[in-house]
Amino acid sequence: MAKPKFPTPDHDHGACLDRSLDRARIAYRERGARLTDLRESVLRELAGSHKALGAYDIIQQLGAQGRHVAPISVYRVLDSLLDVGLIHRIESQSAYVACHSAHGNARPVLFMVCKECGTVAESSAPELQVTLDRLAGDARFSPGDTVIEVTGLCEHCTSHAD
Amino acid sequence: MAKPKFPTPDHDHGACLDRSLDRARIAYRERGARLTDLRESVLRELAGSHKALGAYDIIQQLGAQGRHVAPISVYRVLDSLLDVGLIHRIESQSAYVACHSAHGNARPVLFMVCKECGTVAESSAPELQVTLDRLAGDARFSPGDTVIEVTGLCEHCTSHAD
DNA sequence: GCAAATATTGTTATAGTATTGCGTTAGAGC
DNA sequence: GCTCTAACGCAATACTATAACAATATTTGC
Repeated sequence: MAKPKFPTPDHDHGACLDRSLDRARIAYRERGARLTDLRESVLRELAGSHKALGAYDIIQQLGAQGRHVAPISVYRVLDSLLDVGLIHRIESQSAYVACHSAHGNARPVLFMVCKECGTVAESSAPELQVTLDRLAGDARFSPGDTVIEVTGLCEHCTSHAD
Repeated sequence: MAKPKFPTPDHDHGACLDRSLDRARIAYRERGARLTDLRESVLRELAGSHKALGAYDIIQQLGAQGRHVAPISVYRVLDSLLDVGLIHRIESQSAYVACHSAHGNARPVLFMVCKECGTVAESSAPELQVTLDRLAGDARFSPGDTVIEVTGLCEHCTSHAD
């Protein structure tokens, strides 16, 4: 498990994007599905940054590129990308972010969301699972999906001292 | 910190409701505000159960009682109740739940949400904070609010074996 | 190559969640 | 009572997400 990290200002998003698309091609092929134009376009919007974007942000950006897409189409693509594990949904923001961190099945996953710039850092945190399991056990609860999201300020936005 | 617990089927919701209203009266008085009719009505809907309700669920239930309230009014009341700490928002459900567990400022708070019956068990889990702080430190992230929500099945719904 | 089956996207409409702006009512303090 | 402010009413609208059905494109078996 790598340490969580916010991208530096001089970070090469292009490299992230390429890695993300490579993973996407492989992942879709593995499951006998296709990385279609639309899926790739949506993924590009997300993987080209480390920010969480709303579905309608994506629609708008695609529209700005001359590609008009209906909400339902984008949501279908987002569902597909979520299924494949290429993106995550940030519940507290009703937004979506590319998964840059090749955590296999390691769970739970923690998201740190900068409320200033929208950048998201991701980290698997298996050591949290022990406590979560104990608390679930105490409550005789059968746990399924876990959401862990922390909002705050990333190092760059902290130093800008708003 | 008490162990998290799902209410038993024979649980006395009336007692919970009374405690909740008592706390509400005190809390509002302390901050020089009022527990108005509307606020009390909304809180009753939430505190009368341990389920997460959507804003429009509440509107509908109040409507069924002959009290027609506009969405904005309910949202304002929900915001107020959130401010005072009498209810919580469950991000992953876009829903609201009464706070029955008088955790003072102990954080973070963990919610276990039964996806079958909607019941929510709440638990403060300070031991998670250590790990969260370490991860935030690794990322040079200044943490603010933390959301921890686990969906799954409560013991009653597990035994019903859907 | 062609037909059938499946996957993907398009189109239109609508459901569900939340907020803005402005005017009115109603307690609290004087 | 008068004034100040908290709280609410009302209408409109923004934002997030899905339903139902048609059309298109890709794969598979032949």
